[in-house]
Amino acid sequence: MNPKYSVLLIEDEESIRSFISTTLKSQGYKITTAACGQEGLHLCASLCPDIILLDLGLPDIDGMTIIAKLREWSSTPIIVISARSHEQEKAKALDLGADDYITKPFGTVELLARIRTSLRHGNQFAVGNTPYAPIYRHKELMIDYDKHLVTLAGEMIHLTQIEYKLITLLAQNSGKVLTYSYIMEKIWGPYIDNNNQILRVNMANIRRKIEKNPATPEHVFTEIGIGYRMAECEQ
Amino acid sequence: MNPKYSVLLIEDEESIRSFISTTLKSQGYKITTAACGQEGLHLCASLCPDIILLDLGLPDIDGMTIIAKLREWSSTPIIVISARSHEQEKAKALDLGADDYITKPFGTVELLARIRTSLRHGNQFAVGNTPYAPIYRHKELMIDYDKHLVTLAGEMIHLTQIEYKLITLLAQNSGKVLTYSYIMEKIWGPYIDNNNQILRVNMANIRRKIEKNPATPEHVFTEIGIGYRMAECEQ
DNA sequence: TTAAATCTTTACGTTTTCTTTACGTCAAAT
DNA sequence: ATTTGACGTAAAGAAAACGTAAAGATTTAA
Repeated sequence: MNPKYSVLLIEDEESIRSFISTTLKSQGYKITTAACGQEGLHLCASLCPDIILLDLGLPDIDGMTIIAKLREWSSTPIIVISARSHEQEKAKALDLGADDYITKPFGTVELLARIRTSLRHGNQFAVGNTPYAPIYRHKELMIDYDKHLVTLAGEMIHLTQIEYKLITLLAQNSGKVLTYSYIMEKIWGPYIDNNNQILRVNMANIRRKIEKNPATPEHVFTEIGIGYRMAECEQ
Repeated sequence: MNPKYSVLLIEDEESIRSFISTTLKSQGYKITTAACGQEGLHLCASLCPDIILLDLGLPDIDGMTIIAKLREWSSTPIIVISARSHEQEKAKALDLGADDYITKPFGTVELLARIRTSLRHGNQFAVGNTPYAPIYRHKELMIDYDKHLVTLAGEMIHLTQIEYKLITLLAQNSGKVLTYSYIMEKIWGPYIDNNNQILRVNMANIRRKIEKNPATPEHVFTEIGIGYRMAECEQ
C-alpha cells in the first residue's frame, strides 16, 4: 500500500482496540486510537484521517452526536461499529452521514473489506457532483446510464421509471448500504410518509426482472432493519 | 417529393436578401428572411430551420452574440456571411459554433455549394464526438441523409418535414433514449410548452409509415415516462 | 382563388404504471 | 412452541401515460 491510509479508531473497549489496531497495522494502515468521544473528535480534527471507525457505545458522548459533529465540517468516511443489541441505532447513524456499519462480533476479513470499500467510494475528495462511472457492471448485469439502458446477459431489461431510478440510485452507491429513509426521500421526495411498503413492492419487481432467484439475490441485498445494498461495480 | 430544406436568412441589406431568396427558391429551398438580429433569433426559435445564413453586420445585435445565443439550444448549421474577410472575425465565429464562413461578394454557385456541404455534414442532431454516418440502416429501413431520403424495403417513404426531422434526430442518436423535452426543443424550439401531444401524434404518423405493426414497433421504441429510442444503426 | 397537404388541437379508448391492501414466510425473541 | 416484527409477493383498484382518429387551422401548390 502506497502511500499508507490513516485510520482513526474511536473505541472504549481496550480488547477490541488492540485487536483492530493489530489487524490494520499488519495490513499497512497507519492507525491512531481514541478511547473516548472527546479524544476522538479532537484527534480527528488534528489528524484528518482517511477513514474513521467509530464505536457507538462510548462512555462520554453519544455516538450520534459524534457523527453529527464530525459531519459539520468533515466528509471523511465513517464506519460505525455497533453491538447487536442496538440494532435500530445503525439506521439512524447512516442517516446522519455514516457510510457503513459493522456489527460486533465481526471478522477480520469483513472489517478489511468494509474499509477498502469505504475508502474507494469515500467522498472526502469529491467536490459537488461526484462523477460516476458511465456504466455499472456486475456479473451479467449492466447499466448504461448514458443510454438509459439495463441489460442482463446482453438481453435488454425493461424497467419502469421508478424502477430505473431505484436501481440507478443503488448502483451509483454500490457497495454501500442506503437506508430505507434515504432511498424513500430520494425517489419519492421529502413529503412521503415513512412506510416502506411501496419500496418493498418496487424492489420485488426489480428483483423479479434482474435476479435468477429473487430469494437468493446476486445483485441487490437486503440489510434487514437498515436498507438495501447493491453488489459493488466490477472494473 | 422529399420535404424541402428550410433556410433562414438573417440579413439587413434588402438587395442581398432578395438576391439570395430568389436564388434559393429557384433551387427548391423554402426560405424565410429576417431583416434584423432580433427578428432572426425569434424566427429561428419558431421555425427551427434546417440551416441559417447569418450576416454578421446587423444593425441591432452583434453577429457573435447571435451565434452564441443560437448555440445555447440549437445545433442547426450556421453559415456566416461577412462583408470583409477578417481572419480573426472568421476564427471567432467558427469558434462560437458557426459551421462555415463566406465573404461578400460571392457567386451563386459558391453559395449553393456551401449550403449543400453544410447540410450534408450537418449531422446536426449527432451529439458529441459521434462519427458522421451518411446512412442509417436497420432491417428494411434506410435513411440517406445526403439524399434526404427514407426507404423501406427499397420503397420510398414519404415523410413530412417534421416527420423527417424527427426520425433523423432519433436515427442520429440511435440506441439512446432521447427525452421528450429534448426532442421537443430540437424540433419545435425552446419556446414550445411541454405538452407532448404533438410529438405523440407525429410519432404515430411516422410509425404508420415505417412499422409493419405500430403496436409492436421494430424501429422506434417508447420508453414510457422518458422518451423515444430508435433501434441502433446496423454495422 | 381553390384544392391539397401539412400542422395543431381535441377527444377518447387502451395500456402501462403506481399505490394500496392483504397475506405468506422467515428469523429472532419470548 | 408461540409470538412478533420485518420483509417479500400477489393482486386489485386508481392514476398516469400513451396512441389514434378526426376535426379545425394553416400553409403550400396548382
